[in-house]
Amino acid sequence: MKIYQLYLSLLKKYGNPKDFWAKWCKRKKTWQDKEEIALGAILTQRTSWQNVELVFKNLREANVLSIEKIYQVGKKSRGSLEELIRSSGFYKQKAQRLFQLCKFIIENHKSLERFFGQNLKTCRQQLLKIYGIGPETADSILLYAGDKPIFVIDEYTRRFVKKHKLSTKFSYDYLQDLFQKNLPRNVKTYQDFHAMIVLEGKGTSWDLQSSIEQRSLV
DNA sequence: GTCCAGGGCCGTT
DNA sequence: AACGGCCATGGA
Repeated sequence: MKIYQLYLSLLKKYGNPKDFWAKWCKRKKTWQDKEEIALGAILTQRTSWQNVELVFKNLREANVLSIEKIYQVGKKSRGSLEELIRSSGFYKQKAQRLFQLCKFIIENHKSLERFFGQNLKTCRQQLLKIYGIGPETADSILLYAGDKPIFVIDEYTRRFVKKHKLSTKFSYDYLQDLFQKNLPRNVKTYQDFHAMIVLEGKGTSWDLQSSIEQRSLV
């Protein structure tokens, strides 16, 4: 009950749903965008988005900013993949995690698009089997890259729950269920609400330029 | 120099 | 189930 009211009040604060996501996204997400979002979900684990941007810059300059290309680089030389993503921190594990994700997508599904052609539950189970991808990373990929209806619980969401005293329990599954039970099961609602929770948590005033650049941050 | 940032995994209680 | 240590960089 209360959750939905909070969602409405955030919409009021940040703008109506129609132009809210347009500001984040400006144009329709391409498959290239979606691949970046999926890769970013791993790169941003416990790391500032600023550091992740440095990685994207490297990958772009090296012309390897895609799942297929990362797979090829990782297969050929794990060391060079590590160097490319160094600035994201925890770079050895993250190189491993990125490679495992790309390998899984390419070898088992050929492309991210085909992977997402499966149903939500199947996609989620497969992502969670990849070493280094836990519930938050998996759900970020599903919601923001796959446009699948699953609510993301992260540190910002937990702070939001505490701030508004929405629960005394904070386990991932419990909170995810709590949000999903109190919201219409709708991709856009989940994306907008979570994105606005993050904005609230950052105390960031609306900054169009950086949100376009950071399109894949959420 | 110190602190912190959208996790996840592992070992210990 | 809960908690601490670990992984590592760059910017404030």
